[in-house]
Amino acid sequence: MDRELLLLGLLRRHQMHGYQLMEYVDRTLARCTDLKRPTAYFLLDKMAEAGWVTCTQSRAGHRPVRQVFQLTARGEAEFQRLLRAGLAGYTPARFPDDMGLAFIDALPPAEALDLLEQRRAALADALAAARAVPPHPGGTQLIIDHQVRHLEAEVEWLDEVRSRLPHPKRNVRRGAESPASAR
Amino acid sequence: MDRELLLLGLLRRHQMHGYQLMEYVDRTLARCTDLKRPTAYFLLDKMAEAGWVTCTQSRAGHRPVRQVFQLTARGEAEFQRLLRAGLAGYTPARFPDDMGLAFIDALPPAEALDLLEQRRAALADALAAARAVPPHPGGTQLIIDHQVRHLEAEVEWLDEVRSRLPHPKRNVRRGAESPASAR
DNA sequence: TTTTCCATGTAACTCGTTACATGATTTC
DNA sequence: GAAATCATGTAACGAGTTACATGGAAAA
Repeated sequence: MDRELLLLGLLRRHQMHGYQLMEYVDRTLARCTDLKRPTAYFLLDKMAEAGWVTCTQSRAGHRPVRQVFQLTARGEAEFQRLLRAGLAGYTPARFPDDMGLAFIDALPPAEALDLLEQRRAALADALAAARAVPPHPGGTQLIIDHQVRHLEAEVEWLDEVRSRLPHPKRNVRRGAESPASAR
Repeated sequence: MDRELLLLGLLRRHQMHGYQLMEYVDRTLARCTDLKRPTAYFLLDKMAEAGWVTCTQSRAGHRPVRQVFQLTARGEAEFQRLLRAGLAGYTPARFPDDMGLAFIDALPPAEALDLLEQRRAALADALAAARAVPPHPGGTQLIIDHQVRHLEAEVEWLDEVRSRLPHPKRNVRRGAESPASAR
């Protein structure tokens, strides 16, 4: 649904051929979507069949023939419909990586902390990358900002999780066989 | 991957048959996963083939025959592997509903605000529901808490988005034909 | 006696991905 | 002459969902 919206939204600005669309997406929207090339071609065909776009061949110079897609009136209507539905709706987010948390007590606390530290590092990298993204035009910036906000919240939360976990004894030497502890 | 981890983790506690597993998941883990029944049966078969669990038939009273699954040593090893990978890793989250934001300027500001208000309401409902969940045992509570945290961040962010949007003129009467405005 | 619960499965389908295939044309 | 770019497609697969099918037993 969001992929259709994306394609319709781009075609609304100007007509484009598939390759051109994907180039734009890969260049400037990589952080906003993960649309792949074959998926785009497939969706464009589907949308053409549905009458949301028209497809005309064109050849510029001696380059390969291009399938140029142009929005139709029905496509514009569909765009409006999808846009409204997308803005008003809310699809609950799932975090598959969280499943491990349900069983975290199966690990010794020291190791659990270590693993979460690794996750935190990956998260921090992603956050730094998101913050470093150059400014985007129009509403696209909102998506980037959302990601930054989300990642900030994730880091905060992870830190809380780690602080909530049982503390391993400070004098346990990790990685070496430790002598029998008090417990 | 997270579904396998879930099933292995549950079977690690005690052996169970499929129906029993799904009942438990539906009853007490509905907010932590969206595992469906046919998926569970499929995965259990796959895991049995892979040697992670053994499957034995059993009949209690005159009830239908049950396929009881029990964790093997290899299953335990796989559980450990998945658990570590799940805890250390981080899979970037996507928010498909955000696509609409990229094209929000295609709508009159008043309507955009209205749609986001609807989204906010849905979000607030989800947050209230997540907060009302009764306490869960062990690590499962972490997943619930994560959801609460996430939803709180979402609400905050949505409020910021709305405040950033261009303000519609206050004296525009929405829904009625308005007389020519200053612009 | 009709409905609900127990307990399993399967078939068809959707969505998306990976990987493969083609062929001309600039650029190095 | 080799490599990258332009531009399209298709085949095979994987994960997951929906919907359908079965059939006995307990509860209403």
